[in-house]
Amino acid sequence: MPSPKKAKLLACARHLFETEGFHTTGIDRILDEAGVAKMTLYNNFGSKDMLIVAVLNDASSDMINQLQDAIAHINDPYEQILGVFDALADWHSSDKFCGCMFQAAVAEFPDPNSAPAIAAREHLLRLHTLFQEMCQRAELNSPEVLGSMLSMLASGANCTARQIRTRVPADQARQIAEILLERACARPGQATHPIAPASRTESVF
Amino acid sequence: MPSPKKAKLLACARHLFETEGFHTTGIDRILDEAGVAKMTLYNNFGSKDMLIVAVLNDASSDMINQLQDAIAHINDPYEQILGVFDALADWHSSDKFCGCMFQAAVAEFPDPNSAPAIAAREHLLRLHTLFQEMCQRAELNSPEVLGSMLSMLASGANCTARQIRTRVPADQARQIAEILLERACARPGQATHPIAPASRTESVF
DNA sequence: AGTACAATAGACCAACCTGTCTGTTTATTC
DNA sequence: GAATAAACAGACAGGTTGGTCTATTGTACT
Repeated sequence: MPSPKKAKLLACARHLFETEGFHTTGIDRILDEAGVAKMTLYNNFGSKDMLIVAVLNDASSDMINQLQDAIAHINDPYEQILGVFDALADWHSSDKFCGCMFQAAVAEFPDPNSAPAIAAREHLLRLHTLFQEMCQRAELNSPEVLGSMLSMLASGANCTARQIRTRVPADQARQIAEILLERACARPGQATHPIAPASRTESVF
Repeated sequence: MPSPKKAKLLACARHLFETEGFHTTGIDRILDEAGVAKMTLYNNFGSKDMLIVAVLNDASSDMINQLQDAIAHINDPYEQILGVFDALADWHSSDKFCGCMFQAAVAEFPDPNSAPAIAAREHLLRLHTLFQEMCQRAELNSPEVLGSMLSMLASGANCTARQIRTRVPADQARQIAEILLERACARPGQATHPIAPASRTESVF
């Protein structure tokens, strides 16, 4: 039974932090936007930093859920990986997108021991393992390395998309991912992926 | 004839902004560190924002110069591109590295019209065109697209390296770049790059 | 009706911020 | 030695910050 005030506070804080940054949005801005008294904030969250942590955790589970929903209908684990980049492209081109909040958090909180920095790192780690697990399910070679590469690709796409808010970065990341996946299952001694090259779009090169 | 005080101010500000962020470091911190009076800051730079812009521009030309120095001794334009990722790896593993300041700037200044945000974007654009020019010199296919992909890779490596400060992200980015380059010059009708596959390290896949 | 709890508004605090102003010292140049 | 300019220390202003405290209001349960 989450208090409705608490939920509204969380939603407003999240929106403001996303669009205007963590340090530049003051407590009072959030309070005004949410139509909530200052004490309910401090009773529910304790401090601004803990509110930020709550927002990050909330956004993290949201994002992971959305990603998993987006690929839930895909059976082929190989295609699931590419589906993640499609979901990223959708996100980047939606008008509510204004950059990855977790990248912003690690930039705004350089002290790696600060609570917001820790929360943001945890999310990025979650994404990282998500990619690695998908690579394992797809029975690809070197799933750890491949997972790292894919999550790095996603970071790069997020980073670039903050500037040019189109599908382009994520689409290009998808193309690169496709090439990597192709390589990771075309090893001598291992059969090519059942429905592999045929259904794939051709690289620009 | 740059005033020595101005130079020291710039250097100290840059160091503090890099390690502690733009919003969290106050004017007085910089003044103390540089051993300089407040008025010399405002006489030389006008405002904190303009100081930030000066720092970003200073760091940008430094970084571009270092990159070009790092690849100056390389004749093969194909290898030059890979050399950029080697330089990135060196940077990321040096103990002074604490994340890409330009990525931090675009995160800390969400308003795209703010002077610091503009300065940071200009740097990222400079890197982007640098990659594209190298692709053109290497006479690779689709140099624009390839250049975008490479700069996105570099962004991803920068982003990931902020968390784990090792060569690993840049090395992985280099491996991916190698694969892309290989594809971009192995087109029917065009000869494979003269010293291509032999001298390259083998992919993990 | 009465009690307990949640949320309210708003005053208040100390610390910090960027930026300005003043008067003094230092160094350079004529 | 006089004059010009740069740099100095430090007080000061005006505003904002995160956070605390109090006293009041509304609401639900028994």
